[in-house]
Amino acid sequence: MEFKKYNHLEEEKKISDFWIKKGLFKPKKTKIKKSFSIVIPPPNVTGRLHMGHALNNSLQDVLVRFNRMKGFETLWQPGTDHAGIATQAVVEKNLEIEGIKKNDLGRDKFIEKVWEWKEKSGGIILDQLKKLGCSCDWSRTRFTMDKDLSKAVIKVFVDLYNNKLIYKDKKLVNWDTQLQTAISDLEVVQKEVQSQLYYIDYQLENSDTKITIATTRPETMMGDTAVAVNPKDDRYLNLIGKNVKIPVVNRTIQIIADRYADPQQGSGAVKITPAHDFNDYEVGKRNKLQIINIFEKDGKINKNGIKKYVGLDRFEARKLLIRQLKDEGKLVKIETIKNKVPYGDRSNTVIEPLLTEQWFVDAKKLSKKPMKIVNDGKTSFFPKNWTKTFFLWMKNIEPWCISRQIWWGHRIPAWYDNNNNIFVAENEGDAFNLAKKKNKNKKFILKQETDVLDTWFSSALWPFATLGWPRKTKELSKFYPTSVLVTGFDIIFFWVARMLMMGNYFHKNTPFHKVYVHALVRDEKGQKMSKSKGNVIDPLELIDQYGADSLRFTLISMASPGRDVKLSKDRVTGNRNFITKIWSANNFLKINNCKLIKNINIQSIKLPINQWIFNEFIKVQNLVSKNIEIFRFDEAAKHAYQFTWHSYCDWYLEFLKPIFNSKNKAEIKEARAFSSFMLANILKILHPFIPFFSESVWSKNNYKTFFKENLISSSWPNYKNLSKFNKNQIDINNLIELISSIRSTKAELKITPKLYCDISFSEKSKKLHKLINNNLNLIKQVGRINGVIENKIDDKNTIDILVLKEKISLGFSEDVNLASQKERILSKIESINKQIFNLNNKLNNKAYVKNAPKEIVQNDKKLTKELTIEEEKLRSIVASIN
RNA sequence: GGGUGUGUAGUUCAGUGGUAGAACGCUACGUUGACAUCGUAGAGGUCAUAAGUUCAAUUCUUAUCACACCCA
Repeated sequence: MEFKKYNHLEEEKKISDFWIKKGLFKPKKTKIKKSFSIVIPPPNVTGRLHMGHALNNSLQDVLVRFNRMKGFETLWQPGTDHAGIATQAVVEKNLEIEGIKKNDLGRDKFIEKVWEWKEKSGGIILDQLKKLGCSCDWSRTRFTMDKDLSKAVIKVFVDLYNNKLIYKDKKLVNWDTQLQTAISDLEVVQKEVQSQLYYIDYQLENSDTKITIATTRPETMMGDTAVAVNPKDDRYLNLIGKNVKIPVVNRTIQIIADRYADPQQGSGAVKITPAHDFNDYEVGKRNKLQIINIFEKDGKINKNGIKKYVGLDRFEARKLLIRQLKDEGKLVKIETIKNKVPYGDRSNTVIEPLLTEQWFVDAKKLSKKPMKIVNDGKTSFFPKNWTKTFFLWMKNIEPWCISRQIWWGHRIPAWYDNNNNIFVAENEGDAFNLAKKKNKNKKFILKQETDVLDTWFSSALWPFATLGWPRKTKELSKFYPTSVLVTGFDIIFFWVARMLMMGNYFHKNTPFHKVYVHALVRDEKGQKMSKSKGNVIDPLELIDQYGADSLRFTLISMASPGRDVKLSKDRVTGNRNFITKIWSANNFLKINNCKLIKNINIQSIKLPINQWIFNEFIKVQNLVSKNIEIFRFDEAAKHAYQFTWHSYCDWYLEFLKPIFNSKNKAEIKEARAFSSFMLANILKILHPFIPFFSESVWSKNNYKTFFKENLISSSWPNYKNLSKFNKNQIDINNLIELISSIRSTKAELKITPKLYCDISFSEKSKKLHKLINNNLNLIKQVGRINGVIENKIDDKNTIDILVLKEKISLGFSEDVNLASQKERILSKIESINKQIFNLNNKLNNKAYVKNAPKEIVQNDKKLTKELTIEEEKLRSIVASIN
């Protein structure tokens, strides 16, 4: 019979539509009345599915599907975030193509355009997640700019402000000159680059003495307000308090003593530019220095700079300044060094520290409770070493700059009156009332703050804002705190820590009990995937080519804790083959008329092979459950794979063939029903990993009529081991060993597997004798044996083999070269000898016998005995060859 | 500079205080009515290096080396 191939493209689409149409991803009230919930790490609306998403969401889907089948009322809350800077950039770019400029449109019109874009293209990544098989409750999809969520954001802002946890301050912040907005320190990446270190002479006033300072940023000389030396540096003690002239700039500044100057670095003297360096800013504060800002917001020199440089870009100014220093003989030397330069993670331009007024969250205060929560184990990290990383950051946390000078985002709910008094309120009306009080009877005009909030500010509220907070919703009481958060380590600070801050501030409960941190997906050589390297593997391409199930299974089975996933197409191919294997096993069942029948009674199963597969299945069912529960997705997938392919397909189905070929109707009936029953259970344990395929086969086989449910809603298998099956379980294992031995003997003797042989008994082998006679038909077919001859025939074509430590003989009808076997046995003897030797050494060691646990010593003694007998028997076999 | 992680078969990775495992790859044989996207059999490892703890170390401790990442 010819079978159709499994068509993943067709089936995945069909199954996906079916699940969604039937609402099977929605939480369903269950008997056990417990719930399980996960909030998705919201992807950017501008995002497109990459491997990181694929891994992250495959793992979440495993947990969600597993727990749903376990009977928990399960919610996987989906959604996207508005990605302020990225989205604004995309829309701006699109408008530019049409020849429209953002500023010409104005704020409100521009925001309208962004919404238009969002409605059109903002859902792409969610559709891609559907393709991956994610069983989120899509009817609950949220967006960080939704009305509900915006309300939550405003409320949080106002509450924190009123409790002095949000404040406005003039501070040095990380300024992106291209995007023209402040960014938080987390959004700055320090890049190691080659730089020039310029040594420049500063001339002392009224003296011939010069002091040489070194800098990588000579243009900031225009903002210098001091030169610092270390108070312990003997070289400069007499210069402290003296004045120097900044070359070219020709402004006079003082030499001060400050511990920041490192005598070991360069000349030991350092120029201080408080407006343009975080360290210098601190020095400036300590020494009450003047602060001179020389940059415009776009990084061009402002009127505080040298006249002829005003309006020039900072890097252009640097070039010209160096030329001038050289001309004036002030440039001592130039060194090429490696140093770290701050870049904006969005714009990839050099970040400037700039003195501006911004809004800050007092992260230090908010960090206290999360640290306690994690310390007490109310939220715990897996793998647990991430706890350390978490604490390291939390302990050294800095104020979080939350204001952004862009348009797309949550506009800060603060209003200013004519005198710049600040009124923070949930709406303009409230702000007006506050202002009225403050201004008594005077007239005033209110203007709203133009800044918007950092996108992560709203993401920090995700676990409760998506469930309806600040309203008291059913969902909130049922699904908050969420069960587990699945995320990559790269956003522990950005997101996880901040959710813990907000969650623990606004609720009695922490936002999630567990945080599972997974690794990065890299290419097969372990390189980070990046567009510039051209080594990006597109998950959607793989899904098209191999199916979502193959991709998922690959990612999941490679997700070992603490290790990056090195993805290669070969892996995906291998797992696609696994799916094909199950497909063809299913075809085998069809050929043999295997169907599920009602009233299957496991207790009354009689066939040893059925008893065997049942007890083997229980082992796997438990292993898969346990490993998913402890986040060992790799191990869970491995056990499921191993069992399905090697236990079920390789041995079980092979052992069924003699039964199907027989005329024993009762046995055939049982085999048909039970093989289907086992396949259904295999589909169950594989469902979290390969949901489409498993559901597809489930439906094609009409398993719903037996289990009363679609696979996705069926119950996770929880069978108990039947000890009355144990005897047959051992027997089957022994048969497997016997058949394997016969096969390998044939292979080693270079006998074609086609050739059947006879079994005879060369010693009193009780165990084997019984086993063989009881399963003669099976051994004949699976082991390719003619039959059993009770007494050993002495023949030059008869060879003895050792199975289960007993000797039997295989007799062939053709001439075979037994000599080839002799060498093999001899080498086997040698290795046994070595083992015996080592064991004897151990057992002769009195300290060992005294100190080692009794069982270990006993076991060694037993092993020695067994090995000795085995060796003897092997020697007798060797002796008989010739 | 500080921190974290990793180093086990050709490759990617599990694992364990007492006989070292899988997948893929490789080799040989094989189309026997589920499956060549396959089957059967097989080869392949001083568990990075060194010292220590221990009756016993691939596993625990320390140091070293290599690689990766994070923070400054």
